[in-house]
Amino acid sequence: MPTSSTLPKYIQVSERLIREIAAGHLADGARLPNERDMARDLNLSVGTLRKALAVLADKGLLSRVQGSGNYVRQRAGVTSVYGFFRLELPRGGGLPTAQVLDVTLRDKPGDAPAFGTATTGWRIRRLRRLDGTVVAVEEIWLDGDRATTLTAQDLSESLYQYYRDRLGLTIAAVEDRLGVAPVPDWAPAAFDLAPGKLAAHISRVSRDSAGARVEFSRTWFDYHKARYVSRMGRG
Amino acid sequence: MPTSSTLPKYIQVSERLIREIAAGHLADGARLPNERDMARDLNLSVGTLRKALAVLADKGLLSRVQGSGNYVRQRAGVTSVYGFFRLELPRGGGLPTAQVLDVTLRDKPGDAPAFGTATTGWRIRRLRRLDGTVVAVEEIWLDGDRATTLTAQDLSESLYQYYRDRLGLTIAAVEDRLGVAPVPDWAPAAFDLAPGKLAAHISRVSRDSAGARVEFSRTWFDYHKARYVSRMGRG
DNA sequence: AGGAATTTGTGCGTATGTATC
DNA sequence: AGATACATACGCACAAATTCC
Repeated sequence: MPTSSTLPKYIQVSERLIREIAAGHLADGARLPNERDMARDLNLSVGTLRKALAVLADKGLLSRVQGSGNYVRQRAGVTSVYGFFRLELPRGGGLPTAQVLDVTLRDKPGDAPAFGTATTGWRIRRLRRLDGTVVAVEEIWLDGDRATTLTAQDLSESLYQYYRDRLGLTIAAVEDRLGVAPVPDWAPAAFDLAPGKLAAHISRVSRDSAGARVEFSRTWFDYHKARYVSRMGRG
Repeated sequence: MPTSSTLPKYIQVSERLIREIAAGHLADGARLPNERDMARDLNLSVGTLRKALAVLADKGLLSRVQGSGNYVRQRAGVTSVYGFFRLELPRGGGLPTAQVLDVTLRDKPGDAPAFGTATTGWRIRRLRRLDGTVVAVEEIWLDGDRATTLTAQDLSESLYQYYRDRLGLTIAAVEDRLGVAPVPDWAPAAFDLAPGKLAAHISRVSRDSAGARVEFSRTWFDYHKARYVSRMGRG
């Protein structure tokens, strides 16, 4: 069995299971077949299957109960990485959408944290909505040498990025800084906080496994319209 | 080999290694012996040792490099659970201390998130400092039936809680909500933001594996004096 | 109530692949 | 290129928790 240059079996299996859950083939609360049967059907050893199941349990998608079985936990979305911090309405939830306001390649601002090797960077400004109402503006910087051209189309949904983030292959470190900052003057009128007024603020820096490329983002939002929520564990 | 009613070997070993790192016997950057030798010295199989090392790697205390070795990563503290969110000075770091202002058993406020079964709760108000300067005030609620008596002494450092949190045996879920809120009117004068003014705000709800007991906390802090920082990954 | 069957958890040993030195 | 070290994968035996009869 040549397995060279392919992903490990336990990753392949875990990805396959995640897709099945995301597609709704495995409903919330559903109980999986026992590990021995499942391993036989998937043509792999129980140990390898258990490693794959551990990945899902770690993402909070599976509840493993000794003596009972493995149960699907749909819960707070399958978007494991993005779900770590999620903008929500105060009452919880809300359908998130993003509208790109501006995409330009320009010199990096001096007050930004140092990141990457290039002197230029892609600045992306977006309007974030929950259930249609504007709740935040955000600014994202990508290292200039990361892409030669960048369009609003690329940002909507990159399949490559989807798999990359999902597989957790490149995002090696994330650092969030949370505090209060003035609302930026480029915030559109739809954002009803006056520019310069204090608003909640989050900045994120993430590095890939190579250590080189870094992203920098800012988000401002109104506490009474939306909050950031992070969840940990399998509760 | 009777192992009944004891912790699994891989947990025992991981705890032992964590203690050695915390005690400084294993310095930052130090390279561990190879797994085969280490397993022989500790009198266990390589597979079990690997499981223990995986625990440390998951906590960010160990960097495992294929073909090279296992390296200690002291980094951002050994307090895995608490270290998830850490108050820091804008320039980074700062020695954190806490001063208990008030501990009282009282009826739960109506505006608080529902938690626990009791109608009363312990309210703890603390002053947080970094390098001596006040940077935040925080309010913590414990379910009333969690303890019959509670003193400031108990809060300083509970060994039981230390091991419980360290072992990750009970904290099953954590939820953080971040936003902007007014500075509370009980903030002491040392906190130089006027009460009622907006400040950064974080509330945390955590549940144990039983699902019953929940803690609720709030923190206000001045962005220019301190920020919350969270770190993920092994960067 | 209690014991058997079921199912996941732990632990061991071994062989092979792959990255690093 | 060779040696070293971690990663993956398989299989087995027994323990512990749950479920079912």
